[in-house]
Amino acid sequence: MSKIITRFAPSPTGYLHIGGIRTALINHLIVEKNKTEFPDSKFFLRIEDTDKKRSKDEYFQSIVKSLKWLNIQWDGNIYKQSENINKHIEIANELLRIKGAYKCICTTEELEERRKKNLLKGLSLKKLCNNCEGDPNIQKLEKDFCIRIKIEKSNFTEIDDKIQGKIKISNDELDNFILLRKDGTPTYMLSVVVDDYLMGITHIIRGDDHLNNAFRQFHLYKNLGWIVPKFAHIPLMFGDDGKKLSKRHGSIEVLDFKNKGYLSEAIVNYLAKFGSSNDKDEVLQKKQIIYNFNFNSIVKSPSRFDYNKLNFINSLYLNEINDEDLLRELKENFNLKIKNNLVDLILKLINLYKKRSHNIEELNKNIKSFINFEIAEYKKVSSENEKKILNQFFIYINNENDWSKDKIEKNLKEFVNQNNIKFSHLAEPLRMILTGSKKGPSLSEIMIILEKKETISKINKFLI
RNA sequence: GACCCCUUCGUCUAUCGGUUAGGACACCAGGUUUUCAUCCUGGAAAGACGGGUUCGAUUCCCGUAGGGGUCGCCA
Repeated sequence: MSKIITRFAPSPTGYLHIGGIRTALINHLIVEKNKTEFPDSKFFLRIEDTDKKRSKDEYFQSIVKSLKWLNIQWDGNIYKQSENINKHIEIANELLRIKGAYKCICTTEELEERRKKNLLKGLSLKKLCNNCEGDPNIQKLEKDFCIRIKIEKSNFTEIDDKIQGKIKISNDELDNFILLRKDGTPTYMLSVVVDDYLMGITHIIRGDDHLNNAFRQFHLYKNLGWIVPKFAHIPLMFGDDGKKLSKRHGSIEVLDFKNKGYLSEAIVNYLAKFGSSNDKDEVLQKKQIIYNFNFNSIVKSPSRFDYNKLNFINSLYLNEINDEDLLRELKENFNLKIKNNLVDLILKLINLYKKRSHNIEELNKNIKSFINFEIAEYKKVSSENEKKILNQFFIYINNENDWSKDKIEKNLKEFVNQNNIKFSHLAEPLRMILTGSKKGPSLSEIMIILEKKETISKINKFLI
């Protein structure tokens, strides 16, 4: 082992989603782990912004913000692929010079034609340009050509992927992919390899969808006489229905999770466990996650995103956050507006409700429904029996001056016993008018928080 | 269609030829809380299919099926 240099290289053509950030996390973790032994290991962030039409600044911002939110810190400055285009072009020409590439004048239409023909005949759709390479006249051209890579035909290419294992394919499966377009701009395939080389990347860790590219890029390294880096292709993440992650699975963009009130640490924890057998423990500190990271524990098959599990993890973390921090979060990011005289009450509610909320959005909903509950509206739909019970309870509790937890509980119990009703017959309507929901914290806890005055007042509002 | 990858409870996974196939989430039941939740205890729940190899296969091999990825002068 020696130092490890990795990169996360998203293109800013869409918001960063949860599957993408998993890739970033893995890149980050392997480097963090390696840093303990080799401090000059690095994790770089490179933005692949060569497709100017589709690249947008807001997507770039989303990438940066997402990484920062999850505390996936990269080393050094952010690289932008577009800034290095001249170097890419230079390498393409160099490749031409050393006969690792050739000029091609096939038009898109011609290629499309051949592709169709081959498809009908059941032939390979690769290596559609067959004649240009051997044509001296074409190779002498000064303009109006694109540059394609030369790949030796009858042979095999083998890659020893850190996750996928050894994979061998026939070179017939490889096309003479384009390095430099007719307009002189470099393609992704060229830019990636050149940048990775220049940045000294030792491990290319990325999504499974790039596995096929690895074989092609392999030859670019070879033709240039560069050392081929190690590859690790991570299986893709699917939605809960086993289909490719998309909008219809709900929140899949990283920042959606932030907006819903999932916690950074919980997401990292979930992602670290996702599709891997790293650790038997469910709840992991970042230190443990780093320490335990291992390519071997990443499962080769794609796995599904599971909100149940995320919710479970997130509620554990949520419960650990102190009430003041949560209040600030609710006010700043969840549009919770409260009057100053209610701050103490809200803090107590947060304490009560954070235990039973999966995320901050849910906590917010609970608190808002508590505050905004319209007792008068509920009165319209409540049953006569509920009114009768609450009326009796009002009379029963109105003169009570001992508002301690023990006494409240004793009173609640005695009341139902005296009236010979089930506890839930009192609990549900009472909790409803006190909290705005039939389900929620225990009655005695709420009554203590509300104190006698507010408790009586709410019941009274319902009765009059 | 071609090439490559994958396939254990509903979901995420353990098992590196011999296990009552284990755990976690979710679910269900019981207990605690005369209340929702937590918590505790328990339960149901899996080797895609078919062939080999072997004393023995979830594990190794082959095939079939299913799923996924890739096949651009996009990245």
